[in-house]
Amino acid sequence: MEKKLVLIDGNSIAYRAFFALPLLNNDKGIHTNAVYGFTMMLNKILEEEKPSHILVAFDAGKTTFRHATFKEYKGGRQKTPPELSEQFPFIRELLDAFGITRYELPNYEADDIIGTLSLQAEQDNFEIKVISGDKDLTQLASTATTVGITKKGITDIELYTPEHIREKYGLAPQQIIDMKGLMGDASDNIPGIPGVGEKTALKLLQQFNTVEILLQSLDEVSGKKLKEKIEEHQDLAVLSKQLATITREAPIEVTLEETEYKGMDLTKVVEMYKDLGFNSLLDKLGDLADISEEIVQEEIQVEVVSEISEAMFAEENGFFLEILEDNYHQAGIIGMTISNKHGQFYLKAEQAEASAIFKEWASDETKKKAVYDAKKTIVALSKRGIDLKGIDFDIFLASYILDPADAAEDLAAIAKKQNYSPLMPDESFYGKGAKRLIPGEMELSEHLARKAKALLELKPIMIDTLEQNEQYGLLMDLEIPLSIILAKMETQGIKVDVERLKQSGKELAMRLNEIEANIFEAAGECFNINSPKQLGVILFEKLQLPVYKKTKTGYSTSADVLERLESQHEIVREILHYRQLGKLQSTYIEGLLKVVNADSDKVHTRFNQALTQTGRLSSTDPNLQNIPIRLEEGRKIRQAFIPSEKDWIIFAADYSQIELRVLAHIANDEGLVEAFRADMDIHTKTAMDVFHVQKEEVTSNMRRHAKAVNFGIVYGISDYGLSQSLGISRKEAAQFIDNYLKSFPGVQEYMHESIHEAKQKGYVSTLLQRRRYIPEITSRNFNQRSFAERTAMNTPIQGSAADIIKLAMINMSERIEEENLKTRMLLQVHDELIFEAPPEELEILMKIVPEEMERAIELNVPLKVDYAYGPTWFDAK
DNA sequence: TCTGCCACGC
DNA sequence: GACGTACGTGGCAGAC
Repeated sequence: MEKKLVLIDGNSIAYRAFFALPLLNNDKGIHTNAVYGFTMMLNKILEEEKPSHILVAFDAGKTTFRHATFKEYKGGRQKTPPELSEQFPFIRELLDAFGITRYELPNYEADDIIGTLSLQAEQDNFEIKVISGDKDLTQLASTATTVGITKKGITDIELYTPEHIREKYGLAPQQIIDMKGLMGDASDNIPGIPGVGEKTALKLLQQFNTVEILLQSLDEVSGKKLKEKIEEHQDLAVLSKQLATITREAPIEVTLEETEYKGMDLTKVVEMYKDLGFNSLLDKLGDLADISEEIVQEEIQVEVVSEISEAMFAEENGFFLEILEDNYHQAGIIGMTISNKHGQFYLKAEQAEASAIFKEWASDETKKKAVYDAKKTIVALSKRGIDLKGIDFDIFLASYILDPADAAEDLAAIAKKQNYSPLMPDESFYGKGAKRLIPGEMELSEHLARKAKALLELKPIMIDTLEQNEQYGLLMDLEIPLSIILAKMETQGIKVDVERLKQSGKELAMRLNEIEANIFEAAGECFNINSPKQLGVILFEKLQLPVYKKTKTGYSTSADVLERLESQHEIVREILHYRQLGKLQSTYIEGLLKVVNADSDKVHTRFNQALTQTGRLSSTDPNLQNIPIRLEEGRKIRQAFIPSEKDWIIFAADYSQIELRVLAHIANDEGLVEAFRADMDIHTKTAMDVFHVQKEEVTSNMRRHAKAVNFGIVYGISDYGLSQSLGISRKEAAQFIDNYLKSFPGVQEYMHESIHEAKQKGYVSTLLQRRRYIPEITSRNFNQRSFAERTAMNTPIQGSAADIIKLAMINMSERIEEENLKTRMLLQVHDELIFEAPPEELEILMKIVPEEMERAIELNVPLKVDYAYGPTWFDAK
């Protein structure tokens, strides 16, 4: 077997990790960011390098042999922050658990240990990889030794081979030392020759190769000043070179044999991860080694029901329904369990379906059920003719409301978070992916019984927290009622004109063929246009178009780049067109056809009610919230969405500027409030204020800019984002935002308050008490903090708007019942509601839909709703 | 099976 | 001074 030694500069990596990551805490208040980063890096190295031998070297103590020659060595360095020092013991412990040899040697630095071992290993025919954050180490590069230096972050590593060093600096690895000798190194307080920087040092070394040769050939140095400087500071150059030189003969006591890597002690690593709160790493470990933590579950009694009887039911029940497939619309029910004061009961869907007693209980509003995912439960049962009522709690939604960041995958994770007795995660119980297996009835009934029991028992615990947070109403009066409405919408589905889609598909295919032919001709060869990699080669290598932007894997071929290239080559236009049509074809024609129910010609999306961080819904299988509208070509897709009954119409109503109205209200900004009260065009108004002009003087370009700024405010984009969308410089964009905030001082103040609130409470809230926690608000990492600040400003706006339309949906649904309408609500697309209705109800809809939407909540500005209708979704514009 | 790129909506 | 910058879903390519 190939021998491969990895040598890691422990101090350097720990420092890097510490400064690259925000100051994470575990639940015991210990800082863990450096340990976390270190662990990430270790995992990556072990995975990618698969070393046979590995060692982590640390610096020992403050003074080294270098201080003997130069006592100011590394002087002036900032003291290690205590938040970092306290993490070193954990790093050491972690290395022990990983089974990785670590070593430190008094009087020597980690560099010297690495230099010495790498030399020994080279002589022993090892392949060697050195990992550090310190470029000094690159002097060790050789044919056998590659030096990896961390770039931004910690897991991103730049590899220095002798070739790479030559390319980058024009030097051989050993000359790195000479360079340091000449230019010094401020971070280590190595002096170098005063006045000699990187440029001069490189130039000198090109000519003289080493410091020694340079000093012997001083006469040949061009430039009188430079020559004098070098002459004067000869000794400094020699000293500096000496200081920068890594010794390869440190008196180390560790042998190569001792660095052999024999694998980690899993139990210890799991234990450490748990202590440190590294849950994501724990999960990874679980997948990897299939040793998900030992779960000691409580004993549970469960009756596998042979005959359904009244004795199984009570007033208060936990009711769990298991479906394993993602798409619950036509998936099978694995089993159901009920938990109450009489015990736990397991039954099959077929039993429930055939039982009048069960149906009676299910539809009895007074028999309370605590469930996990009400919508899914209702949909699944309604397919089988069972009408579920009396849902008085939903653990899934409750968990989302308590913290939307818990993308609650399963009940076990929620139970854990609530300190409830442990449950087996579904992934461990059933297995995942291709290995998924439903166990026998004995095991299955117990697993499901535990879940039902957990529902019953978690309910009071979570209600408690919800009440403390003043969020109980949000769950009971908003999310749970909405869940029932969404269940209806999903089950109802939307009719699709399949023939029309297929016809469009055929036409598109022909046009795509033509465009493809044009592209191949212009390119002079065939290639896969859908491959950014291949496309990049054609555009930027073969056709030599200028490269404006790169991605980390190659050339960027995104639309904004292509648009800039459009005038330079005819092929670009064709490619853009190809992309546009290709998207329609693959996503909206083929994609949609794939999910149409063949019996009914309907699509049944699923709204995810517990996913987004702002409180919005999302939609999948198919996603009906991103059907094209902006470009006419794509908008035609909407012609395929039709009413499910003959002669009915599609009725669509949308809020006008709901987010900006919400902002006007929350910020209580005088100008903004007045503008909405006067029903002004808000973008024009913004342009007037930002550019200090009269209404008549607002040009279309001013309005466009104002609109983009408003857009930015609503979505919390950065000055960079704004500059991209307007095609202006970042500075100008920042200036725009600044002008905007000066024009709307109320908004300015609101922005400050939001950030302040996030810092103080750790979260921000919407009008209806929805929360979003933003721990990064205190990050020392500029990006993370800026992002957190924008989140703090934007979430109450977007989230409150989401609250409002959810309220409107509930009100509208009630109103439809009250008015005894046949009208059906079909979709919600963030700020609009889409219905299908019989023509005779059109008149009343034009009255009540805007009415219910506009009065969903009372703000200090009016809400405004526009509506439209027609025979297809396309026509409802 | 996973990741990156790209593109659609709000 | 560089960092990499609303939120979602889905399709395709390419590496494993």
